Amino acid sequence: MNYDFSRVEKKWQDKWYQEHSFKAVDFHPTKPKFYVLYEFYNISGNLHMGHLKGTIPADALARYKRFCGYNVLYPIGGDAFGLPAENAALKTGINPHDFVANGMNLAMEQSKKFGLSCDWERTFATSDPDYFRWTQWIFLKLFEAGKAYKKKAYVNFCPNCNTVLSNEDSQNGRCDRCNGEVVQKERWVWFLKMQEYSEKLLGNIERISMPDSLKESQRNWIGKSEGITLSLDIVDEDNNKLDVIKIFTTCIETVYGVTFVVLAPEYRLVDKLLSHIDNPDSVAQYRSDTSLRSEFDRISDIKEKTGCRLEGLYAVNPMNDERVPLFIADFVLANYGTGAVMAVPMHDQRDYDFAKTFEIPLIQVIEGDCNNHAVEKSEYLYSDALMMNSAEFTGLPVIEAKEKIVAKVIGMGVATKTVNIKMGDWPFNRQRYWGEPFPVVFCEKCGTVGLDEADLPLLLPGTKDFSPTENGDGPLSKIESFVNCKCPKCGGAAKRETDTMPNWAGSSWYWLRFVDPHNNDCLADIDKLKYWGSVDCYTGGTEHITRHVLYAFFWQNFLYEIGVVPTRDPFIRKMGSGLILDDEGKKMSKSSTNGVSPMEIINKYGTDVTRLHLHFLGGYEDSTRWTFKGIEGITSFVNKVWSLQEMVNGDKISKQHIYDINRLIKKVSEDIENLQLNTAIAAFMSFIKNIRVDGFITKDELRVFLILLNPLAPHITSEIFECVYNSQILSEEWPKYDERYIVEDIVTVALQVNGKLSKTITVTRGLSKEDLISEINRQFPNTIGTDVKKVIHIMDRILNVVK
RNA sequence: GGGCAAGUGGCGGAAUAGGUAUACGCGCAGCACUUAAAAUGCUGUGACCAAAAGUCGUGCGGGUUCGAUUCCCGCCUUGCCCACCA
Repeated sequence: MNYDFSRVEKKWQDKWYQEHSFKAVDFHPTKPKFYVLYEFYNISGNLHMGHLKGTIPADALARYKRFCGYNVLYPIGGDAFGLPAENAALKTGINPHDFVANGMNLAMEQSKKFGLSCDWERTFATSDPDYFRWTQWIFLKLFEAGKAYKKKAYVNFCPNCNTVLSNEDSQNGRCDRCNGEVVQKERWVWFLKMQEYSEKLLGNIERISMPDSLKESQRNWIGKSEGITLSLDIVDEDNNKLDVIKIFTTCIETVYGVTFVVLAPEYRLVDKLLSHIDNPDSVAQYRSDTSLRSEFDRISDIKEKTGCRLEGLYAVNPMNDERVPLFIADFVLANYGTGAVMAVPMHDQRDYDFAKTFEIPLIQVIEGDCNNHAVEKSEYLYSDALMMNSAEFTGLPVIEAKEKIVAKVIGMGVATKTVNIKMGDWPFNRQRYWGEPFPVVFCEKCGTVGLDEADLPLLLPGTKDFSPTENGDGPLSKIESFVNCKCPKCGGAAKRETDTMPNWAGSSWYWLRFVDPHNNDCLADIDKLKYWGSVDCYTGGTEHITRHVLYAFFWQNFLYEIGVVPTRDPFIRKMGSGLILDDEGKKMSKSSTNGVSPMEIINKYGTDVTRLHLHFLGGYEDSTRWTFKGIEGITSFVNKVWSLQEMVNGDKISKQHIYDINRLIKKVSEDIENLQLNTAIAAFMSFIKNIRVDGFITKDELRVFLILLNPLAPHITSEIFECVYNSQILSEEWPKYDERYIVEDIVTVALQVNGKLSKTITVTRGLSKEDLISEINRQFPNTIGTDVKKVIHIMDRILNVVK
């Protein structure tokens, strides 16, 4: 008889839910804690394959740890603010509240059908007022601490939709919604002072166990680079000094090759010196052109450098008092470094391209082949190239010259050593409806004022109009009753902020709330936070992971500093789940048509088979191509597991059985710890094969087998356990293995000649080199021979004869 | 352009403090059970060769080593992330 999944799986899912089988107990008196977290669902409708691939290994780990005696916290929730709900509202008019309520119900319903062992009583969505009240509270604290500020900045703007877009919404310079061109527009933007946390974030990266690739991309995102800030005088045609500018460079060794200086178009000094510039009209024109220029143009025309000379002005190279022309150009970014660069066309490809366009002279200062291109840092820095055209440094090796030039510029008082951080402050507002309203008002008398904590949460007002205004303000700005309010400080008339927080806000602290989700007095009780501590294992997809984790570090550090959480590290171990791909190796996503629905597969094959098959397809961190190929093998395995009940037989027990079961315990334990579930399943298959050859399994062995398999296939194992032992598998303990029984008495040793396999020989374990050789000579008389130069012996593995 | 990861049978994938490459599964072939098929079970299955023996085999080219999928150097390809970052 085969395993009837439709009867069995529903029964156990209902039972687990009704009996709160996986409730996490705060302050458990005896058990140590273990916190497993799968990143919460982005609520948009049905769950997809990526969710299943990401969450079932976390579930396996949670179930395993419970057997091992841990008090496990394994919660799930919904990231519910943001685009899916807002877009649905714009498209179909459905109210975002309803959209999210439906989405959450669906997600939780389907999670139960995945067989997840979550503590369902801790579930929430980020758009629940009970939750976002504390998101607003955190913002308020950031604001009070001076770490949230508003300033004018350029943002991506779609003139077609009148909407400000995030970088993700404007891939390749195209608007996500209408596919129109995106331009740059200046707006007031809320920023969080994330840059000043760079060193702390780098500390988190050091301490937390994460894949190297993730650590590296986080370090790149922060972009710490060490260099020199150099001051240059700005002079007019008659060498009158008008001002000083600062440039940042990591290549001070090329300073004698400077032939021009470039400022970002937005550089403020330009306004100040406008009266000294001979071509103010062209300058103004260029500045207005670049602001309208789409991001796509800027990126796609990397070779085509544009710019505008500031005629009549020069920068002076302090090393040799040479004066060089001054430009503004949009390849220089206003928000990196000082917004100004010294240009060395022979040693920087961008400067080279620019110099060619504007016919600026080139000076080579470091040896190297420079036929039609620049000799860049990557080519010369670790070579033996010598300096040239560089005054007293000419002829020195680059590394040595660099040190001496640094010493010289610092000695001259025109430069300082500088650490530069690429990561800017975090732009923190969106012109959308479906997000957390900012808990601040603008008062003519008092300026920007935070709400009283007691007035949180500040709820979203009801509306049916979710579109932005003509000038790109968010939908909230149209709701008079929301906008007009009283200043909490002076009681006078004030206006509310009408932007809302970004999607990232709610996801930057949610693991803290799972610890104490219903607390009305604070974001989470400090003692509960101390008890549950950092997340022991945080799993999730790799999409947006770099920034999500950095934002998480940032908030956790801040909350630590104001004393509301006990540690700077939100996680102990972070793992990234690989992508789920379709048959052609393309990413499976909800938006495209190649998606396979997990519920479809579960309905057809059952949850346990689906889980096992997905585990078996590949490792947790590898991308997995979804295929039905091979699912028959898993189905057949599951049916063999089911029929083990009929093979239970008394107490006959062999040495081989003891070896097999002990080895299985070891293998499965290690594999679950490392989330290497494909090889665990292979071990189960081999074990069951041996059992079937013998034709029986003892009751004790079956008990062990079922407990080991339960984290991967929870339903079938629970059912068999109940049938055979008339008790509940969940109250069992994880079996222990004994190293002594894993050692085999008989080993197969490879006999190699000159490193190539010649024969294998089966001998007793622990045979010495001499005994092994005489055994070989007995069994295979002519193999070793007499012309032997050397014999290499690795006990119980290899005997290599070198001739 | 930069960073990171990965390239192993017909397919998904095992095996790396260097030590019998291809575990486990799919597929395929043969056999058994069937009137037959399905299901199930057993056997075989890297390539070349009728077979044995042998040779070749972990993206390509070198190197270190008694021995390299694993370590080093140089390429190629694919995927992901970032990208005019000075």
